[in-house]
Amino acid sequence: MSNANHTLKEHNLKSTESRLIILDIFKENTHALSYNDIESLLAVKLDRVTVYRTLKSFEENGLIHQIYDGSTQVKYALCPAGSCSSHQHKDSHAHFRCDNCDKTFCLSDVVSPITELPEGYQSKSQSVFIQGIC
Amino acid sequence: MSNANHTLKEHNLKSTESRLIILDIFKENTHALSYNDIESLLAVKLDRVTVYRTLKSFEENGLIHQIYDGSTQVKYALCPAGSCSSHQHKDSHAHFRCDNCDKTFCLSDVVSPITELPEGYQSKSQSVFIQGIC
DNA sequence: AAAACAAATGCAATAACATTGCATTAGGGG
DNA sequence: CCCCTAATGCAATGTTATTGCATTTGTTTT
Repeated sequence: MSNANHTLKEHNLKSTESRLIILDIFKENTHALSYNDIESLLAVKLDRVTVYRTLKSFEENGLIHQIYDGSTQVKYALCPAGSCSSHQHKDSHAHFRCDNCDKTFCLSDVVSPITELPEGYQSKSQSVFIQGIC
Repeated sequence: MSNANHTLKEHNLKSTESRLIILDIFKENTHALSYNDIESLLAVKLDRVTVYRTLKSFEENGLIHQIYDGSTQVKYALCPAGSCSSHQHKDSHAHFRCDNCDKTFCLSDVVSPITELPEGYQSKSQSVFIQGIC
């Protein structure tokens, strides 16, 4: 069984052609991808709906997470291995957007260190977004 | 000259009825507002295009800044007084989204404390997004 | 105070991004 | 290999945002 195949199974996802194709794209592109990015990386045309639904199922099953980097489109990137599941997303690492190469990606080792919030506030998750040059 | 009028002038914005109305809405609502939020807070109907263009001009002139809080719509909030200008936005404070009241707002006093980036990375701006209960 | 100019507005059209319903197809357990 | 369920593709539609252009309004100049 292929690696990608195994990854899907691990996340309780039926292994289908579309999913293998899209997962492959994520594995070959470490930066965050929008729907449009994915579409233009597809060798074979997949229906728009399939792509959107694949992204949704990947996200729900902890394979990818959403990233908001200031563009109007939602972007996705692979979750760090073993960090997320269907039940919980732990994408609290930092995200970095480079002004030069115009790509956004995860800095898995950089986490938000904020502990002091105003009186009465409770934090459930935190994420840092950094803009600069890579 | 009214306060709002003065604020517009300070930011090199012609003082018009629409702008006064929208600025007023921002001053009365401290949380971040999307286009739809604003529309439903309008006592008088303004054209959609006018609202969008007003938001754009406010942003370009340092009066408001965009906030991405995971909803699909872009939201805006007033910039902390005196912090931004036409030339530069300094909205590097934290933003907080409450799971209960479903509102997003600025925590002007909470700033991102990350100093250690991977070798070769330069940070130009940082922002923290926190989700929880307020 | 009026004329003149540039910027802002409103309308109609359209673009860009995303989702839903439903009939058909394909994975994979038995 | 059959059967059932989940995934897919198509068509339609929803939502958010932008553009072009004619008209109006605010401000500067005379």
